[in-house]
Amino acid sequence: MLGMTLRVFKTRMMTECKKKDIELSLEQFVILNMLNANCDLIQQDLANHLQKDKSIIVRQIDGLIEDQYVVRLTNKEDKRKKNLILTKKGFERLNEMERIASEVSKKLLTGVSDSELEIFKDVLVKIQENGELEEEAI
Amino acid sequence: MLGMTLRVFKTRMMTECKKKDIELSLEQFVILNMLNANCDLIQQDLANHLQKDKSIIVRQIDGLIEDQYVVRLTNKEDKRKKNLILTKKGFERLNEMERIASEVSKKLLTGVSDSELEIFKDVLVKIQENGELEEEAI
DNA sequence: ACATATTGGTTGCACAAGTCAACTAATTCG
DNA sequence: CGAATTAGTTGACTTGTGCAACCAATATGT
Repeated sequence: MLGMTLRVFKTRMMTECKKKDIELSLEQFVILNMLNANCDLIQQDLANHLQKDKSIIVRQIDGLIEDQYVVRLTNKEDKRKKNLILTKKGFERLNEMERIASEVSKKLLTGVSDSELEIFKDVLVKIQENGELEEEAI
Repeated sequence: MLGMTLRVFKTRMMTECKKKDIELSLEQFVILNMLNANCDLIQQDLANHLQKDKSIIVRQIDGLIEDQYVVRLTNKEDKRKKNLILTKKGFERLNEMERIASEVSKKLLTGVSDSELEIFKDVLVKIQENGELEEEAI
């Protein structure tokens, strides 16, 4: 059920994006969101938060840089780290995507009350937390 | 959030399956489930229900046949259609997977009450229904 | 302080999943 | 009958992902 629901949201989002000639993937949208919320994030942080291999992050960021949504700069204090900074273009694209995302969400959540939505989100968070606890146990 | 939660469930499931040398993908598990619930399903039905291209279904079924979990038979009334029948081996594997899935679900849902889980499932269903309604409108 | 371990990033390889288009065979419909 | 539709199959291609090897920079232990 989770998979089908995610697919519904994903395809609806992507068709809306194609209409407006936006070529970003959902994952890249998520990354832009995180970079906007916290500009100190490095690639390893993104990999940890998104629970993906760091190589995937590298390539998705490569794509974002190619489209000039993001700049990659070596951290001055620790030259291993790379800081990721949203460009103006990236910020505008993010706002566009957020508008589309909230429209799509509103449509897909018709008939769902605020309290139900809150519980829904709580359960999603709890599942993720339980998953992380399990990981540590291993 | 949906994506991250699905990933948590998927990876947890797959690591549990690897422990027991089960090589089935989650999608193949879902297909086995559907075939078990309704033995009249043809490949096109699976594609419609899972909202995937029929070519994906063909290949996933090919894999299931290779592992002797399923048999593909031409329908006698309509020779275009192929009936998909679970073998004994497939049925046993399905039961194994279901046991693993319910264990993983139980662990990931600790701290979630029955009523919260009900609402959670309701919202997932509603999102899917809203998605289908939108599609028809197009 | 120096050797070793760890961390962050990058690249190559491999594989599964998904999309798209073309094609065959069987059936339906005008 | 002939055209359109349906079910299935195949091939080429893209994307997402995971794994392993590797380099450079930093941290750690004795």
